[in-house]
Amino acid sequence: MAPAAGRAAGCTVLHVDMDAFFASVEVRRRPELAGTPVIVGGAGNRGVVTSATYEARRYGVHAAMPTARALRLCPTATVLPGDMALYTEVSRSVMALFRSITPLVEPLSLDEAFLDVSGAGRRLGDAVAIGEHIRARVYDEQGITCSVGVAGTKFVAKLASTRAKPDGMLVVRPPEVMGFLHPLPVNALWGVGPKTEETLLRLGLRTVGDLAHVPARTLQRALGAAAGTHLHELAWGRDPRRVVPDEPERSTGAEETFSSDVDDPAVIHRELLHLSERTAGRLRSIGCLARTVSIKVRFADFATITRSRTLGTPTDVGKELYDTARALYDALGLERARIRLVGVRAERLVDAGAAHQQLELGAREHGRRDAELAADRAARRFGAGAVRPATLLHRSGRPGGTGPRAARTGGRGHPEG
DNA sequence: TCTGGGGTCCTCTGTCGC
DNA sequence: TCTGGCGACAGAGGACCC
Repeated sequence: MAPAAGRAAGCTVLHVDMDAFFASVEVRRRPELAGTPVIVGGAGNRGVVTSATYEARRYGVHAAMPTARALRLCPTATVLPGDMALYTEVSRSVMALFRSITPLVEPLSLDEAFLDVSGAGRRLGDAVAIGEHIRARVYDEQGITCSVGVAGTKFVAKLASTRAKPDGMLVVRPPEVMGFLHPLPVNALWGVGPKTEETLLRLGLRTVGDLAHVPARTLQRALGAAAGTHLHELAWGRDPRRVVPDEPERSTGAEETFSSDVDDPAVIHRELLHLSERTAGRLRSIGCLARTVSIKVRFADFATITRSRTLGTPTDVGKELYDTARALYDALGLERARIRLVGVRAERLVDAGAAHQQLELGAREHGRRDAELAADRAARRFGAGAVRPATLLHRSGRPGGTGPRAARTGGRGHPEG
C-alpha cells in the first residue's frame, strides 16, 4: 500500500467519501460542538442514528442504532434531528467540485462518489495528486473532511477509502491488491452482510483470501449463481464495472413508521394517500412515470410484506398511485392488525416525456395531473404542504401518538465514515 | 435491546402464450 | 384435445447498501 506520495500507475478510479457527513455539516454550522459527541438521528421513541461524530463513536455509537440506546452509551451526546435540505445543498456543491475535475462522476449517495480520472491526468497530475487536490478543496470550500481511496477498480477504491478514514487517503496499486485484499474479513466485501457472512463462516471462510481459494462452484452452491460468481471475482480483485455517470433511477417511494402501532384502517388509508402524494411529487420532479405500484406493510412483530400491481397506463398522478395502493392494501383483508409501518413505491419507471407523447393518442384525462402540477408549483413557492388533499388537512398532530414520527431525519443513507 | 428511510439486485414461483 | 417444455414476465420476498 502506498502512502499518498508516489506514482499511481494503473490507478484511475477514486472513491471519495465524506467523513461522518451529516454530523460534520452540523458541527460546521455549530462550531461550539467541535470535538464533542454529536448524533444526527430520530429523537422519537423509534428513532435511529443516521450519523455520529467520531467522538460519539468512541462510545460504541454507530449508524442504524436506536437513538435511545446510543444515548445510554453516550449520555453527553448532542442529538440533532437533521436537516436534509442543508445536506443536499452541501452534497450538490461537492459533486459539482468533482465534476469540475472529471465528467465521469458516479454518485452513490449524498456523501460519496466514484470518479474516473483517467482523462484528467494531463491537467491535474496523477490520481494521487488529484485525490489530494480534492481533499484540500473539499476542506477549504466546505469546512468538512473526506477520505479518498485510489485504485484500479471501483471496489478496491471503495475498500481503500474505508481503510483511510477519517481524513485520509490510501492508494492500492495493482501489484498490491492481493496483499491488501486477502487478509480482510469476508464482510469487508461489498455484498456480504450478516446473512452471507454467517453462511461463509459456516463453510470455514473467514477472510477474503479464504474465499479466493475455494472453487467458485462451492460459493455458487452456497450463495446462488450470481452472488457466488461475483464474490469469487472480487476476492481475486477482478471488478470490471466502469464509473457510470447519470444512471437513471429505477424506483422511488416513501414510507413512514408510526410512533406507535396503528390498527385503524382510516389512519392507514390517510397515510397511504400522503405517501402516494409524496411519491408522485418525486416522480414529477425527476420526469418519470411509474408502471408498477407497490406497497409495504410492516406489522407490530416486524414481519414485513409487499404487494405490487402493474398499471394499464403509467402515471405520475398521486390519486392514481393512491387508488392502486389502497386497493392493494384492502385486498390484504387485515382486520384490525397492528401495523408499524406503511410504504408506497413507484417502480419500473419510464421517461415521462416519451410516455406522454404516447398518452396523447389515448386522450387521457389531464385534470388531476394538472391540479397536482399546480400544487407542485405552490409548494415550490410557499413551501411543502402548501396544497394538499382535504383528507390530509388534519393529519399533523394527531392525538394518541399514532402519527408518523415527529422528529424526521428524512433522506437516504447513513452517511457514515 | 429493538430495530428509520430510500434504494438496488437477486432468486423463486406462478402464469401465460406458443 | 390434452400435455409438456420453454421463454417472458409479474409478483413476492430477502439481502444488502448507505
